[in-house]
Amino acid sequence: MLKYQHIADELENYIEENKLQQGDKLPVLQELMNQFKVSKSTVTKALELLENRGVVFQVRGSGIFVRRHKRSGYISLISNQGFKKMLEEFHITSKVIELDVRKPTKEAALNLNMGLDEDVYYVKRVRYIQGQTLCLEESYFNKSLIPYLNNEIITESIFNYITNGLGLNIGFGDTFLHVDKLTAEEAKYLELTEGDPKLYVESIYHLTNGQPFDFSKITYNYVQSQFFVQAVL
Amino acid sequence: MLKYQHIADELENYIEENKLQQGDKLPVLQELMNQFKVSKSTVTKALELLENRGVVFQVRGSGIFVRRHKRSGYISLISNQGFKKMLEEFHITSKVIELDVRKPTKEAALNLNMGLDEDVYYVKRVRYIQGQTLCLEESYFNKSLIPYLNNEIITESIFNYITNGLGLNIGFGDTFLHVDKLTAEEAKYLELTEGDPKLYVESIYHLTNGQPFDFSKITYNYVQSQFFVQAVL
DNA sequence: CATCATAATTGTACCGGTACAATTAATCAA
DNA sequence: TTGATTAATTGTACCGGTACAATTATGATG
Repeated sequence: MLKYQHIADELENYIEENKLQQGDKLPVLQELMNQFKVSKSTVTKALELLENRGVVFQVRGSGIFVRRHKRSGYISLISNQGFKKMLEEFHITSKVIELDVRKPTKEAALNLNMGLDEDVYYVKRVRYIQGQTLCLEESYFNKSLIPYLNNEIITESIFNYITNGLGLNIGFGDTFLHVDKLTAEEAKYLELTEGDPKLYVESIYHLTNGQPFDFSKITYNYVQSQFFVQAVL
Repeated sequence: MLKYQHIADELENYIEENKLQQGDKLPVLQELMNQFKVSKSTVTKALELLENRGVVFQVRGSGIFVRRHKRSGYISLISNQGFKKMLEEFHITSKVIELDVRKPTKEAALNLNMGLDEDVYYVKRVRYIQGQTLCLEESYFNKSLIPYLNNEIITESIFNYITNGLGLNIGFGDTFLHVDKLTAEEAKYLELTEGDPKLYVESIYHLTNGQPFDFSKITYNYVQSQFFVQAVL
């Protein structure tokens, strides 16, 4: 684990464990340098990361302060870390409806940058939060990059498997979303009524070398889902 | 203007003007250093910024590549820069419905971290995109920070006025969103039907010193609005 | 001509430093 | 006590450097 990532995680835990509130001050840069025995630039990099995650903000001449608005129950649209924490914090379970190897749709092939004759793993599942349906999720994984998947891996954490099991490096993701009305089929899965609102999210995740490996389409139950993002100004 | 910001903007323009496609390679770090006559860390910082904006991705040992999926018409949820570009690129106009000084609601006071007896500027307006209604927007500005507003400033760019006119430094924003059904009143403004889907977005913008100055609630017309965000992994 | 080892390229982590801007604390005058 | 001035604190921009990991190019080998 990289030093600056480790420091960022430590600080985030520190904030959480000590239940620091918005505006509370963290130790100054110099002190953090001493504490972690690293150079200034390493601490700075850790703090930049926390700024992008929306955890702290820094004020020149004043200090480092806690941000975290802590509207609990909100799902972070920008960090997969956040999603993983959600899974733990709340009772999010999932049921796999379909799992097989197949040829990609034109749309999937385009987004995964692969040929129509190549193979993908197709996964369709429903996620539940505290007994209620949270979302309906369809994913396409490039099989030449993710050669094997099974029910257990999916139920645990696919991203964790890709990183630790396969030794691949996940780099970045593009997420597109819009609002629409539920189709009859979607409504059935989400236990809602046709025409009800939905949040539809498409995500394309890439390895650090830029190769897309996962194209996912998620339809959220509007009753159960609240999101947040950080504005970069 | 800071060097690294300038370099980031230059590179973004370069990509746009030369119509570089996804995967196209940019000059290597060393070359950018020579070209802009700055140190490595400055170029690196500029590239980090572009990575967070979702414009490029970097591959160790290989180079710097263009990302930009360019699904045109999508509004960036994370960068106000992006919103400003939208205003220019498309024909986004707005009509001010209300503009006055008043006391904040409890909700606004809480989010703006101010007393119920202090003053806010309240702005209610509808935005149009290519003739269609895009959204209904209610904003509260802390009057002790933004002492004066008028119709012209609002129609132009408030953020630009705050930065250049008032000399304040905008730092960061928190954005919360969920999906719901339109109320009768909202439907009237958006020229839709009660019960139709809406994307509801709350944003709180802060100065660099952490003080919130703007609390805005936006209700989007689901037909006209598509969004994207970058996942930070 | 394919394969494998090796070298060159290229970005990232991390160090340590100077200058400076914004804030806060200390000092002093009225 | 107040208000202005000065000094100390604290984070940010920018420089230049070393080491290294991942990729790509090279060249030797069969």
